[in-house]
Amino acid sequence: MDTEPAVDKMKNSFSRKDEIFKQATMLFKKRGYTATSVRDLAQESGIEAPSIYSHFKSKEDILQQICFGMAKAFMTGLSKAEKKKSPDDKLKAAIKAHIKVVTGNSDASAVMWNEWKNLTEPYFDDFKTMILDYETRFRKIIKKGIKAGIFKRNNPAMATKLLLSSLNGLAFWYDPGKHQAKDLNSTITNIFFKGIVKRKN
Amino acid sequence: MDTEPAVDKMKNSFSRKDEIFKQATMLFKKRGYTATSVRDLAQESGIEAPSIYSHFKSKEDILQQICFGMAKAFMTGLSKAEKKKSPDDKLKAAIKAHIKVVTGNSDASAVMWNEWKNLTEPYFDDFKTMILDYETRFRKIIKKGIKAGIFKRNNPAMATKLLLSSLNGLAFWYDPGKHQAKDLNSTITNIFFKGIVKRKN
DNA sequence: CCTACCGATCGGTAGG
DNA sequence: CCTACCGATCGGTAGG
Repeated sequence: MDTEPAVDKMKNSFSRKDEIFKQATMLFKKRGYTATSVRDLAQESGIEAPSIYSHFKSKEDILQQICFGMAKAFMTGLSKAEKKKSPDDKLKAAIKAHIKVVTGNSDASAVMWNEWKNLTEPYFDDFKTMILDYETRFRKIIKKGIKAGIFKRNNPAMATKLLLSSLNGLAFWYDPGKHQAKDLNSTITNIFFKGIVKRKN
Repeated sequence: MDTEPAVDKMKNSFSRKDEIFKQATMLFKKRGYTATSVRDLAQESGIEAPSIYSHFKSKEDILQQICFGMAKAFMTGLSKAEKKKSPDDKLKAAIKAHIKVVTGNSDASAVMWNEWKNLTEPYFDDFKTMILDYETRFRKIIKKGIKAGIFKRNNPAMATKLLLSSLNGLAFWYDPGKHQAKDLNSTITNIFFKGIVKRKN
């Protein structure tokens, strides 16, 4: 029997796909991509395993959507930040944008970071190119800041790695019920910009 | 025929186990623990799959040795650092010790960090307890530094997470042919203690 | 350290 | 979205 209106079927179909995607993101984070089976995804979504393939082409398809979806969000945020004038304003805006993406999708951020190595070609290379570009653009901001005399002469490559490690680590400890995005932003920016040691006056 | 002296057999036996352990560490880092099969380990070690079980009780046994071996090294380093008097000297020493362990075993550090979630009970809980203790002790140093008026009044929990994320990220980008442990130590300590922004005089 | 082998589970397909 | 099913591969054991 099929008494549901077409509009409800569409809505159900969308929410079912979203449900699978959400459960997959959570399971990939908790257990890892390889350790999560298609049967696990099905069980958490309340359907049988083969039904997953009505919504996604393959298990990797889901991982691809998580990884490239997040990468795109990070890229968009960085592009806006780069429009600021001074290197320090650019970096502040880039940090803020990055934090916004991570806190808005902490499970997906963690999965992207931990599981992108499971992507097969050509997705693996495409993704790698994107995150290398992201890092290069952060480094470029820091380099310009050094040249402008605003930032200290630290090794820009190391400074970039340290910053991005901290920012990405956020995905693993951020708790929406415990942390405010605003506090995170000010604390991270303050520590990275000015350090934790009190100045002697 | 068995013409080798006993001492050579022993030596070969030891180096074979070490070889498996080394290859496992590299493969677990590159592909992940779950995505690496016992047959993969055997192939890279130049033996057949069932022979792995002459040296290790199970695949997880190898992961356990990686995780707990590294955790012990981190713990030992921190205990020594805690003997310093002032909070800033303690933190400097703790950072230095952590960097030393990571740079000395970057593959194993990365595996520990990314794969410990694959440990089964009771190892999972034991390990979790250890790293929570490690973090708590770092946080305690920072808290004491704030109380002593040496460190700024940042959120100690956040400051600790930021520092440890940076330090653990090291395992993924450290390159022995490219970075000097000494430079890493001074750059990381400088940035975390004093920030990247130049002081205006 | 090897050959031979096992039950369980994997991602995915056929057909409705 | 389901039932029925498949070939491949998994971690691991028996026995030498």
